[in-house]
Amino acid sequence: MGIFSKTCEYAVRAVFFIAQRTADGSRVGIKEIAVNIDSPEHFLAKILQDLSRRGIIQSVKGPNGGFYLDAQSLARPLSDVIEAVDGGGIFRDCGLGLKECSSKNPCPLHHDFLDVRNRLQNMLESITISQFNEDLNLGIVVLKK
Amino acid sequence: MGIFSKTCEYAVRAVFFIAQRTADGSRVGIKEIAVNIDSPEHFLAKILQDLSRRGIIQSVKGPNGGFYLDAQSLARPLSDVIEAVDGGGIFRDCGLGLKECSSKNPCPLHHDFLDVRNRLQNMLESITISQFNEDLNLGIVVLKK
DNA sequence: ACAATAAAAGATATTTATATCTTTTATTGT
DNA sequence: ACAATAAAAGATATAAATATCTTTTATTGT
Ligand code: FES
Ligand code: FES
Repeated sequence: MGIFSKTCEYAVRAVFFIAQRTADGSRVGIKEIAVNIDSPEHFLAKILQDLSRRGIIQSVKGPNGGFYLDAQSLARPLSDVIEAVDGGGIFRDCGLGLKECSSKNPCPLHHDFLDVRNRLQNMLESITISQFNEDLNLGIVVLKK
Repeated sequence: MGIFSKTCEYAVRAVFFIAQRTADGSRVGIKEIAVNIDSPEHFLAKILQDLSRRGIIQSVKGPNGGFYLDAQSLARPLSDVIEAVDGGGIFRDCGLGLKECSSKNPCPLHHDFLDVRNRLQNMLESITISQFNEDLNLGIVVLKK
């Protein structure tokens, strides 16, 4: 596992893809998403169902249905996706696994970890779901391979 | 899971504890380590066996035996423990799970991730296993609860 | 040599994360 | 109403991480 769970990696890649693909108001199906972000289709379906229930993404069933993002969702910080999938532990938990992280009774790495964690959090809170749409269109950044 | 695997968290806490407890040349047994870092004894035993095989820590069997750290081990950077247990993926892998991380074909988060990752790596490479011995003695930092 | 000690190694169990397949429900166009 | 579509939900399956228990091996002091 990397810094995020595999589930969360798929979620973020999918959300970026949906943002790019539906900026024009259309919808995109699970199959197409899975192919384009290189994820197992049925597993991704579960993940997106969950994100949909939580209101992080939108979906409609039936013909011409699929997943999309409304204006509010497009503007969300990426940290909302991370929190929804992995929980906020990555922003709050002790890096050495102590039951609680605090400056009273800190672990040896507390000070340094706090810095790294805060940087990560600031980064993910300042990135929006839609901000890479153009770079994705231009192929400057990619979501697979 | 946090930024490291549970296995790795136990490993780091154990290594810090062994460093502090054996700075005087003595050894410390698995039971005592497990109690003091609040980890499952037998599981930790496996982890330390592995670290011992890899030369990250030292051990002797029999009466008055136990785990300890030689001068070389005491001076190791903490990153060596992380690499031994979790592999170096945390320092190298794409944050979004792409098969390879590179500035050719970067994922959307590549630039920002690189920064966070490098900070983490620099931090772990500049911390030595023994550098918290005194703070641990003084109770300024802790390895459990 | 012997008994005691403590880690190493082996075998197995449990839990969690990841993945797949099937059935159901909502929506759309005819 | 009906047929087609696509997500939602449910039921399993597989793999990996975490955990426990038992047996073996090396070392020490007597
Ligand atoms: S106590 Fe460990 S990171 Fe804060
Ligand atoms: S390609 Fe994703 S972090 Fe480098």
